[in-house]
Order: sequence, then structure tokens, then C-alpha cells
Amino acid sequence: MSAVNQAEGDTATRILDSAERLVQTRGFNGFSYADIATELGVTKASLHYHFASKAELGLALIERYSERFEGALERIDEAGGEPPAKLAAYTRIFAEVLRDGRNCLCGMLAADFETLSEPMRAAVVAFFDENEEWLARVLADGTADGSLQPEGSARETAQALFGGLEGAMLLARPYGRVDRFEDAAGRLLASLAGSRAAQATG
Amino acid sequence: MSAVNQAEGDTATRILDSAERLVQTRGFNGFSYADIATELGVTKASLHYHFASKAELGLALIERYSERFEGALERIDEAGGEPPAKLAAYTRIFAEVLRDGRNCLCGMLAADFETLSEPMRAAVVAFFDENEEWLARVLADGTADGSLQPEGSARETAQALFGGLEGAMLLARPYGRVDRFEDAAGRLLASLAGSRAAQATG
DNA sequence: GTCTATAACGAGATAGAC
DNA sequence: GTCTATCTCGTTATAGAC
Repeated sequence: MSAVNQAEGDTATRILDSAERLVQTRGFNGFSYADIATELGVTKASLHYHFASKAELGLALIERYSERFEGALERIDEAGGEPPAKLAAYTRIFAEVLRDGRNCLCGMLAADFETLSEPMRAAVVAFFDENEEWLARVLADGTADGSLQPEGSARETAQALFGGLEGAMLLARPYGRVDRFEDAAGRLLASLAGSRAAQATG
Repeated sequence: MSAVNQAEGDTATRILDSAERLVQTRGFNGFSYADIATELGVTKASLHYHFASKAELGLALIERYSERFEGALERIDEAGGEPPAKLAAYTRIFAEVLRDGRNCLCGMLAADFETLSEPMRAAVVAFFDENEEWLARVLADGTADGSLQPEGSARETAQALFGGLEGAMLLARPYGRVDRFEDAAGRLLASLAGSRAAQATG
């Protein structure tokens, strides 16, 4: 199992796994319950037993994705590397998603935003906020220990970094080139380089 | 009329205007012929007379958008400003689109990419290529006259800049904050600052 | 918890009158 | 060039048997 991608399990989990991949590849309005049912070999009615509506399924999708992401960020923190290494590890999460042929779940949902239910919208924005807060904290730590030298506030830099990564993912898929993302991520991290430590983009 | 947004005209043009706004706000799979027909006060059958299929309509949409964009880029070139001013003018095109509550047409279609027809996919990638080529040319000019100091090749920098702008647009809409885009765009341009000229982010 | 069956509606698309 | 009418299929969702 990868850091944030799918796992095996009971029916509800398998439904989420299938739907997650569909949203990450086709968008929230680019798939139907029939697609999931066919893939899992069950009926649409069975899906509705687990997730009464598509909006409920969508919300569950974002919540699970956010929890997994939070877990991945905690593991990076617990690994205890320096701020530049943490940022490099962060970009590898996205590279892994891309290598699986997918985009960030919430990056896709940002495009579909206007068509989403209110609970889904709030959950998407919460995901972005959590990511930017984590990044801002790492940037602040790096500024304090001299390993990073962001221009401007940590929060502003975190927003620009996160946006840069989401944009690089968005464009990498039409080109079918993960290295397009990796190059852009490497550049973004390099632009934050401090005077004290070397960069690692792995 | 704005640089790249809609205009008035005959029925085909009005269909394109309506569909364009729908794609830019809801995505290609987030609207139907019925939405356009209702907005224009015509029947769906009439739409099919002008654009036989949704894929044909989508292709016409990208082609018109690309032509308008090329026109906007030519006007920037003809205005004869220095490279930093050209980049600032370029970001203002996107800010204008965002202020109208829309995202970049092709940024939205990049998210929907997997669900698009082959001709639409090719047209989306062509749009990206044209933008990156124009940006790379401006970056090369700026490097030559000392007004810009990109790190790495012009082409690589152009890709990162374009991705950064598309990502910033993608995230600005869920937050309903155009200034989120403007801040990110200002940062991106500032990071390219040369030793010779001042920055303008307008 | 999964099934069959079906409702109720919306989608893209076409035929042919005007 | 636009209309009415219709087709066919896909969509979300529900009722009720097993």
C-alpha cells in the first residue's frame, strides 16, 4: 500500500477505493454508480445501501482522503528530518499519486467545485487549509533554523507552493509525464533553499 | 469586451459564449445542451444544428479560446514593453478571467482530460504548448537584456510559471478570492526578477 | 447486505415540418 | 435556421424480496 492510495477491505472500502480512482482520473461528474458497480461486480442498489447519494459518497471520499493525508504528514513529522527533507517528502506523496495515473483528489474537486454539495465544498477547502497550514509550519521551522529562506510570510509561501504543486499535477496528466511534475516540484523547492542546507528532491 | 472573455453575435457565437462560461465554471461534464438552450431561449435541436455533437462544440470552444489568447499575446508583444511588463500583462489576462468568476478554459479541461475526445485533447495540449512557448520566448528575451534572471532553462521556467498560474487559479475559485491568485502571481514574477529592472504586477 | 425491478428524470442526438 | 416530437440510453434513486 502506498502513502495515500487505495487499500483492500470490506464493501464500503472497496466502493470508496473505486470511486476515489474514478474522481482522481475523470472528475466528480465524469463517472456514475454504474461504473463502480461494474468494476466491483455488484449492483447499483447495493452501492446506495452503503452511500445513499452520490454527494454522501463524495463527502466520505474527501474525509477518508484527508485523514490519510494527515497520517502521511504526521509520519513525515515523526521521521524527524530537516525542513527541506520534509518538503521533499511532501512532494513525493503527490508524485506517487501521479505515477498511479491520478491527480490529487481535491485538486480535481477544485475544478468541479461549483457543482459540489455544500458539505463537499467545505471538506475540500478544509483539506487545502490543512495542507497549507502544515506547509507553513515547515516553512517557519526552516526559516528559524536557517535551512529555508522563503521570500514573504510562511503562509503566503505555503499557498504559492501548494498552488504550484497542484498546477504542476494538473498539467502533468495531459502530457502523460510525471517528470513534468517532478521538475516543477524541484524548482519550487530549490527557490526556497536556505543558506545552511542542501536540497533533496528524490 | 475583455481580452479573452465573451462577445455578442450570431447564434453560433452566442452558443459558444454560453458553453464557454459553463465549461469555465462547471467543467465539461458539468453542463448539458439543455443548460445552453435554456439560457439562450432556443431548443436543444437548434444547438445540434450548429454543433452536431458536444465533442464538436467542445473542440470549437478550445479553438476559439486559443485564437483569442494568441491575439492577446500578440497585442502584448506589439505594445513593446519590457519582458517583466509583458509577464505582468500576461498574468492580468488570467486575473481578468478569474474576476469574472471563471477558471482558464483549458485548465478546467485539463482536469476533465481523460473524458475528452481525441481532437479536444490535442487542442488542449496545443494551447498549453503555445502558452509555454510564448512565455519561454519572453523569458529568453528578459535573460538576454538582463531584466529577468530565471534559474534553469527558459522552457523549464516557462512550464513552472504556467503551472503555477494554473494552480493558483484552480485554488482561487474555491476560496472565492481573486487576490489569492494575484498574490501567487506576484510571487512567481518576483522570483524571476533580474538585476536591471523593477517588477510590476498590476 | 445484496439482489431484481422499476421509477423518474436528464442526457445526447435525430427526423422531419415549417 | 429553428421548431416539435421522439428516440435511446444513462443517471440517481427507491421499494421490496431474499
